[in-house]
Amino acid sequence: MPELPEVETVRRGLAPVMEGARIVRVEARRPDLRRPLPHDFVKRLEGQTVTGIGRRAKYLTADLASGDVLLMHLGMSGSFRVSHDGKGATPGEFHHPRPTAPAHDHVVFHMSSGATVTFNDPRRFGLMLIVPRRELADHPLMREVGPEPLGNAFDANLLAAACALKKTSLKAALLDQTVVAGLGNIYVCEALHRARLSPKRRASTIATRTGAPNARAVALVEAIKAVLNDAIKAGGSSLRNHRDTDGELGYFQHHFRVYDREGEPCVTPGCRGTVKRIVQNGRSTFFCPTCQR
DNA sequence: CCGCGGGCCTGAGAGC
DNA sequence: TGCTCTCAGGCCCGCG
Repeated sequence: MPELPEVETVRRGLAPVMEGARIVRVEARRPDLRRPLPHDFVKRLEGQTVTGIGRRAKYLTADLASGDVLLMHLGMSGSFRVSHDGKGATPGEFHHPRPTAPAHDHVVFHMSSGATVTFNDPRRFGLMLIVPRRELADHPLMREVGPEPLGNAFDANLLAAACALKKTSLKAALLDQTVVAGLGNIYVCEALHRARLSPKRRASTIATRTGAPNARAVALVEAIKAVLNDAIKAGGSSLRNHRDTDGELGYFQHHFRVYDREGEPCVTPGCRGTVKRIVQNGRSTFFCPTCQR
């Protein structure tokens, strides 16, 4: 489910309750996620202080005092729930866990702060693993990941260079995590619409023969950054709601301009077009054929 | 290198 | 109401 903005929102929700706190106890209720939890998962986490919560692409990272990093991915349906004393983490429950936990609560972290952080993932496409900090960048899951779209290094030069060699559609190129990290089906559709570029266009057409960026590349980078920042802002506002109460982290409502709006009028000012749905690489693409060229 | 199909899983929604 | 079918925001593999 989650793309970069959702994962970043989750990071911001977890940081206040996990950073600086110690993991007192871990429940690995359902170890068979996308890949099985490591055999020493609980042992390597219990007693560890979390020194920081980070994000790389769609991955969350929890830095541990031991030098390990807990690497987490939400897959399609993963979310975190944070609860404080009194809900889900009462002293009584600490010693006698509810026999009937909510469905799909696969991993539970009991923090020294009194907070309980629960990972819920119905489809179990999510994943958790533990990697020594110094091996993280070279880990197979991280090694090929491209630039962070909100980082300063990500600009039209970089995107054009990455797309210049590609023979795919622009849509497929943006979904390719080695080209740019963290975009998924929704935000690719949204960014292309903002940039008024057709998802069917060849990726290499945002670069000149020499691989230098053209005006399309500039517009696209601008659109990507804008749509992600807007979405993070919307997620951030939804975060405020669960400061004091229980919070669901992993999904927030956001208004999309084209995604899932098939047949509805295009919202581009002055455009009289209608949003269309097509299938590219087996996935839905929503775009306006009138203003996206 | 590329697109495609299939697979991993469960749940929501549409249609009958 | 309940059944069946399709589809879903991610990612990986093997095939041609």
